[in-house]
Amino acid sequence: MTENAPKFRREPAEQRKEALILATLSLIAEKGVRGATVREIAKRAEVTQGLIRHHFSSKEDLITAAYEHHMRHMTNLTAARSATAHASCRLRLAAFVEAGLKPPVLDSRSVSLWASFLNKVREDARMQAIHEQTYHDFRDRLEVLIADALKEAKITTTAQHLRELAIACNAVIDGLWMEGGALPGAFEPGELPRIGLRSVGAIIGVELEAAEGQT
Amino acid sequence: MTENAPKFRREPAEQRKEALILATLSLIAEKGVRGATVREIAKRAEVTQGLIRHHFSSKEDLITAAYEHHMRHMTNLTAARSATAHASCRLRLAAFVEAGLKPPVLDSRSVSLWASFLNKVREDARMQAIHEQTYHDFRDRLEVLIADALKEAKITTTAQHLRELAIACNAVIDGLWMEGGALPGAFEPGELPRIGLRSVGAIIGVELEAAEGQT
DNA sequence: TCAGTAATTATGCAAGTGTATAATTAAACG
DNA sequence: CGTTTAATTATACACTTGCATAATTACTGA
Repeated sequence: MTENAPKFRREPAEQRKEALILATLSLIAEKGVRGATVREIAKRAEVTQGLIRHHFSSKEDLITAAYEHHMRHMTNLTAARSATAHASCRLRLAAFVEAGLKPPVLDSRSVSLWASFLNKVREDARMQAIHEQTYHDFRDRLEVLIADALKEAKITTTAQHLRELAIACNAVIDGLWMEGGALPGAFEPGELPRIGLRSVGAIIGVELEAAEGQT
Repeated sequence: MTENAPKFRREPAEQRKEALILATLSLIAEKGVRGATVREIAKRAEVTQGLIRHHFSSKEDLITAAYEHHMRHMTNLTAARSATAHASCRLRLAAFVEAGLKPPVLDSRSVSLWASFLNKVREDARMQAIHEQTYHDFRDRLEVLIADALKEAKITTTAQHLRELAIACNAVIDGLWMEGGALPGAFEPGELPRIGLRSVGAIIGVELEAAEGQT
């Protein structure tokens, strides 16, 4: 008879874990947290639901892991662009701001994903820790870029003032990112990066221009 | 025997509806959308769950009504402060910015409430309409205040530029509001309003100071 | 005072939820 | 090739969910 057609494939734990995390993220982005049930996640990852419990001690665990994965991904995506060599510190900062306000970082799905997670932040302590950490990580990178740009422009400042500038610029980026993601179509293409650059520039007192060579 | 102790009280429809909406909002703020089940809502409103279906055609209907109620409330709360007579347009704008970054508008519960709703915005068309409307309503009020402040400072501008200023300032306020609500304790008291005023001032090119006479 | 009516309760159900547990089975190893 | 082990499936259970339906009950107006 027809015999050894293997009924499933065994994957290394880390690989399967990531597959489950990715399935979770895409599902939350599509249907919200409510739509991300263990059964749906399993179906999307093409496994049976029991496997989730085998790799994660609970669904909450999977959600937490997915959150961490997503936030890390977003920060990396934004920072990567500014890490590529630029002529000046000013351009590096500009690239950072721009990257955060264009796809793939600025994306309707990412925003609703982020909003979905935010609810759980107040309930779960681990979620709160991740949130706090990723927020500060992002803001600290921004602060370094701002400090460099100011030094380059020969503007002196205090630590306290620098902190406030970082908070403000972070808020601009976050706010524009959110609105752009929550209301796609309400802004013309290229409008948000342009506004972001002008605003951040105005706040820190250094005129910023688009970092050329990016699509 | 002990007789006519009425087993429940009949309330006018509008009043009971609002009571149910308020119960829903407080519940979502506390436990997230997930925790806002019909049974819990009914318990908090001190009625039985069947009543919800009697006043709202579905739970989705109740959620939508609660969203509209909340957003309207937030916008009014922010705008109210700037509507009270101020010496100058600059002060009116300052009061608007400040009000959005202090309690009761800036509040951990409000932020998570807002985040909870945001997920539903992509699924439900009515939710999306409400979101769009409240966003533009808020931004339009801001734009008027900015326009007045600029005129007062004898700064001329174009409609396009004015639009972009409003978007930027809105983003600053939203961003700071979000971060302050999501990370209570990460900012010193009074820090966010101060940063908000400086940033909005820097963006539009008009120095703003705290509108005195507010607690 | 006494029906009439709409608000409210009481009860139940079908579907979906996360999770536990035992039975399979693919792969690694000697 | 046979054994072992962990990945994976299969099945079931207890619980919650939103919703429907029928039975009560407080209020109103003639």
